[in-house]
Amino acid sequence: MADKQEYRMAELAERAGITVRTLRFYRERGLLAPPRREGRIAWYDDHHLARLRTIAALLERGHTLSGIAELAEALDHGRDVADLLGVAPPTEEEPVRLTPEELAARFEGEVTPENLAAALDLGYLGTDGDEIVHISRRLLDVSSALVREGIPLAEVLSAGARVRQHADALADLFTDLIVRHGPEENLHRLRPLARSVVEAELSLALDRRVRERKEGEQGED
DNA sequence: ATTCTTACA
DNA sequence: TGTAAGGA
Repeated sequence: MADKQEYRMAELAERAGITVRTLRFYRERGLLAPPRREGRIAWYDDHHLARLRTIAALLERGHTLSGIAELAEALDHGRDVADLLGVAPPTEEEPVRLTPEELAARFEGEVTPENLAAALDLGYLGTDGDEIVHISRRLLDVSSALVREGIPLAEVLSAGARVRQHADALADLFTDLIVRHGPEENLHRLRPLARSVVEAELSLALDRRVRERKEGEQGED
């Protein structure tokens, strides 16, 4: 499907259904990776073409160029965030496929058999042939960030398990509340509200902890 | 002559 | 975003 073909500006623009000027415009906005330069000529490949198609699709959906620019960064770090925005509303979590090597690289030295088993048990990880699938890019990113901060992966995983319990309880609460007072279809529509409530409350709760700790310091000194 | 960039509208 | 002008 995707050959190792390369295109010059005009050809790429034509295939993407835009003008050369627009192509340059996108590049200036950081929406497109720099092309391979061969002296005077700029060579683009299928990655660029795919990106342009993505941009076009997002524009169709009413996204602004600057909004897309923000997402472009995420696109460069993650894999296929493209359809995450419109094509996959059932869940906002995108699975990530990665090789065992890539996984090991993300959690330097922490990918022990024990941790692997724990992650599999939690359902964070699954396997698909030789590849490993993480259920959520966000969770993957966060956990590797925490490990990078010096927190042992084993503890990150057990914390994840506890968060899972609370999340289930919250989901039960909202589901019950919504379904008890309206059609079940509301579940999908009101989902963002549930998310907002939890996010806001967590924010406030963290604020309280910060405040309590500060007062504690002053009292002790 | 061709391919791309710069600058201006 | 189009286009004219100019560098390589």
